[in-house]
Amino acid sequence: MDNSHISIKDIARVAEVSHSTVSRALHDNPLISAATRARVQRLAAEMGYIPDAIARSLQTQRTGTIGLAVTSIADPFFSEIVAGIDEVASAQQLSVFVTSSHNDPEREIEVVETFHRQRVDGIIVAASKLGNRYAERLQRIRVPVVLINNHAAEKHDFIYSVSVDNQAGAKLAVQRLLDLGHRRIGYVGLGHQLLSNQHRLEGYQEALAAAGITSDPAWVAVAPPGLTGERDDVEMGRQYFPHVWEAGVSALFCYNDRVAVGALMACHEAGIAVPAECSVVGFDDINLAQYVFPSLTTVHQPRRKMGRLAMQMILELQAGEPCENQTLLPHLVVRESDRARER
Amino acid sequence: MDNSHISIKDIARVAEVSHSTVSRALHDNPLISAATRARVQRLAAEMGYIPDAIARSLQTQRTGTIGLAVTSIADPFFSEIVAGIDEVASAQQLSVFVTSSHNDPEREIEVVETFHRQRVDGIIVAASKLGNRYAERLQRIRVPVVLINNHAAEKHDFIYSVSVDNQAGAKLAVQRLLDLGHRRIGYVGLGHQLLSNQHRLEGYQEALAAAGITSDPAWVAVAPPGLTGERDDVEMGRQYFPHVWEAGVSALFCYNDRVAVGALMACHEAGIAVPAECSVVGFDDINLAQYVFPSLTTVHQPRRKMGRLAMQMILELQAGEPCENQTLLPHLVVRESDRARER
DNA sequence: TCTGGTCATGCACACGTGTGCATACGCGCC
DNA sequence: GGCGCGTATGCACACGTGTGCATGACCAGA
Repeated sequence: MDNSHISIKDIARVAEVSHSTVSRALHDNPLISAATRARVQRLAAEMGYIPDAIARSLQTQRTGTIGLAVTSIADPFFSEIVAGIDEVASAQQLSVFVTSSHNDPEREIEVVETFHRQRVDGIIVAASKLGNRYAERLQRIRVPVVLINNHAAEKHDFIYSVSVDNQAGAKLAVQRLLDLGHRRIGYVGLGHQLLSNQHRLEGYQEALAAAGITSDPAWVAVAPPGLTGERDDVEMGRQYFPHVWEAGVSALFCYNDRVAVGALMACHEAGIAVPAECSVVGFDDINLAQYVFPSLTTVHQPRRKMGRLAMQMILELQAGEPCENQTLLPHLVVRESDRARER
Repeated sequence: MDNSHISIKDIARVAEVSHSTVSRALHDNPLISAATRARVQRLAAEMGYIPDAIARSLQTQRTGTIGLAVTSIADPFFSEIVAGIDEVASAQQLSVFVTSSHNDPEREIEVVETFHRQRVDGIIVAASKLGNRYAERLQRIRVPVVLINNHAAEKHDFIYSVSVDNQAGAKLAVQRLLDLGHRRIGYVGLGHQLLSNQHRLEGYQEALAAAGITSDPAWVAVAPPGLTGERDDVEMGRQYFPHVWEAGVSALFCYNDRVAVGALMACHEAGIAVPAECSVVGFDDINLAQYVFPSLTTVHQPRRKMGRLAMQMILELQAGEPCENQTLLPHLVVRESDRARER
């Protein structure tokens, strides 16, 4: 039938009116008489008219698109966040460009530039090491920017953020172990520069201090920086667990669930029973946590909610409404990997 | 400095040339003298010019965007595919719209219409129940379409696909168990209408038949249709494992890894040792498979590769090159959940 | 019949970029 | 000096949609 996309001009020709009339009729503009409005709308439906978002964007200077940059698409941690964002974006008829930056600063700059070229109406960046290196570039786009679990030290007044309170989460985990009667509680962390690492360690230390326990440095193992990725995290937990175990801990708090899973594997290999001989608590509550054996007690991050919230903040900012940074409180999910200290 | 985006007109004003000259200079058009070309390019860089992809798209009728629909973004199975697509798309300077359809036909139509509105240059659909209901709509967009692991029965000549050979994969799994000496081998499947379910069951049956084993219907449990999702799959495996176990099997092949994990949980609860008393083999090789206990022997689907391949097919189709449907052969990953039959 | 007013529609331009065609300039040659 | 030619540039239009303003039609009231 139609060998290409049909435009309002095509409709105008058939309806024997001008394209302006068609445009107005399709927008229910009251200037147009009810009769022609109905006729045009019927014709548009019959001809299978689908508006050209490109042309509309050029005119209205709004694209109805959002740019979403994430360190790794394949990481299940982020995909929950993406799902949350997609959820509210779809409900608002917004399209989302998703791409991953691989934690590579150069790539991150490319991504931002691509978003700029595409004239997105908003940008969400999840867990990048975003520094002030290209804050200026972001500012140039003059578009709402929301960071999720931003780990950069510097804050800029035109950039908003949604994050989880890592310190409070760590305290929750350690407090749980204290409540179970544990006194010698270890921590296995990662060595990267992310603030989350630092905050969780601080939460661990403060919770111990608040309980009147002087923490032994030998209880804490932090892997050297450099490595990153799913496999690496698990491997780190596996490798560094023995260090703290030899220091005589009866319970362990890990930077994240993957490190905890690594610790569980190390326990299994060494014949240490979990939770009978050693309790293990993780952080994040990734899906994996409920399927490993024993299933992992962990601090739940409301990832989907964070995604939704970030997207909602973009909408508010677009509407010119005032907006505040959000810090969410995580909660504890108790499963099978922790138990009261015996005797 | 600049309170808005700067255009080639702005550059033209400063350089005291026409916007056409700027446009040509930036494209290294030989019509422009070397002197002005250099001057314009320097100016563009200084002023921080970033071309407007929207305006360019309107003119060139190419957007440089791809629409990607996936049943569930949060599902780690798909996120690997998305990562593969993103990998080659980014390398080609293409932007990808990602959205999820939740296996809802109505939502799928919305998604396709949105892609049409955005005038994407290609569409990739991962694992939808895509029927001929909107094949016509797809055709109207007149854009390359590639389906990944398409489970719909009908094929259309203008729609291409990348998929894994489910039957061959199932045979691989069952053959492995046969090689280990097992004779009574069960299957736990799902009840949805997807072809993959049917094909894996057929592969299972054919492998048994080829080994001269008359399969007992009691060895096969297929959950009723209706449910879907990550949790449900695991729950199905957990619930239906006892059925086949009571039929006296010594080994089990599962529709996918999640079902297999459910079976592992059921074994653990019932005190059945894996793999000593019962071998379990899954399908997909999701990340979870390597972290459960015991780690799962399974059929690996090259998900990232499938994503890359699909995107490359889009590129070839855009270039007008001929293109063939791809069927990939999966391979077996042996871990700890299977063992030779005792005695 | 003329005037003033309301209502429906079209004209023309805008958004930012790309491009066919005309044009202006410079230069060499007869 | 005029002609022809090649080179560099600008004009004008196109892409599809939205919108301010002018215009035309129609009608009521004086």
